[in-house]
Amino acid sequence: MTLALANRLTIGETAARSGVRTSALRYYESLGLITSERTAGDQRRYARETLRRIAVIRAAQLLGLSLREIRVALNELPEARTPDRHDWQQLSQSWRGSLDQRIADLQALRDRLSGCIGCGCLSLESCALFNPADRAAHAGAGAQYLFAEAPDPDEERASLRRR
Amino acid sequence: MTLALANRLTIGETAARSGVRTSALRYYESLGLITSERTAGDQRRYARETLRRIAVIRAAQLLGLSLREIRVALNELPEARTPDRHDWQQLSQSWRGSLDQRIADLQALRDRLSGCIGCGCLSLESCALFNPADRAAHAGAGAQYLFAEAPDPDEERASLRRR
DNA sequence: CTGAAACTTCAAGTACACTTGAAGTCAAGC
DNA sequence: GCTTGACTTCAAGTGTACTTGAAGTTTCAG
Repeated sequence: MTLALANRLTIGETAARSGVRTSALRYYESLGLITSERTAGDQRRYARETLRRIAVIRAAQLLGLSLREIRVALNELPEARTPDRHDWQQLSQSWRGSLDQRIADLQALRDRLSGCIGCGCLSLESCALFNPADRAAHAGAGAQYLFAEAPDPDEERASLRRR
Repeated sequence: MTLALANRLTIGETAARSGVRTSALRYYESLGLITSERTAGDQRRYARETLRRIAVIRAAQLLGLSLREIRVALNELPEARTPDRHDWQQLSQSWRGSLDQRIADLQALRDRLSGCIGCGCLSLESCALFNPADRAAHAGAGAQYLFAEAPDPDEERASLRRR
């Protein structure tokens, strides 16, 4: 594996260094998440900086963001110039919020789970998990009524979920 | 919406009370995640207990488990009898572990992100994120080299990812 | 008993994030 | 200058988790 023009990486080199397969890199490029220059023979050459961009993409995926959402976020980076430290900081700071939120959600779920372990909620309505207010979980319907029966004896129309 | 035989819920009632669409309930049933009895006219009737089961399924999805994994976990519940409190406790306890793990992973990611905000790692190798040991992230390739360049000047074969 | 809402099955469609394969072109070490 | 590995495009396939639609049946309030 030879280095192409200094600071220009082939797709194979980029894949090896980022841990992302070439097919995925082409896919990301087709979605506009990354860009490349082309050689005379139409082969891709990535700037070294693209490695950072790919790392950010993978990190954001770990946060649960879709590629579409990630693209939107990346598009807020200045297009005219190479993003500098401040730009990346803004990006990571904005994701920090949703990360905190997800952590809080999971901790709440964990606490409900833990609470349930001792509460005998199998058949009673005193269980903390019985709380209908919990239904505003972040992803779709979420874990409403975890380990509990339905909240309202009857007529319960369950607002239509929306993804 | 009328109640069928006491303690037997129609698919519509079950959907309303669980917040899961009827199509999803049929899908879950096709995968063996839930079961139903049938009326003379071949309509499904779910036991009330199924509501708990559905809640557990949604909670487990929130934990990031696939339906396949959830089915495996649910299959460890006793089939002969209605699962009792102890059974559910075991299940929730086993998931508690992976929940803790996920929270820890996300917190680590958040901390790396936070650390990066102030470190100027855009071009240097002193950044905490530069640590190749980070590569053992939990989902696939993960956020290796977050905000950092590649670790080894050359030859870096990046073990093939496996989902 | 009737009519409308709720149910049935089955096939196909959707969205996401990629991967695979075919058929052909490019780059570079010898 | 040739051969081989890396690259190119494009279409189709994969797996997960459902949803949608068509065509027909059941249930139950009135």
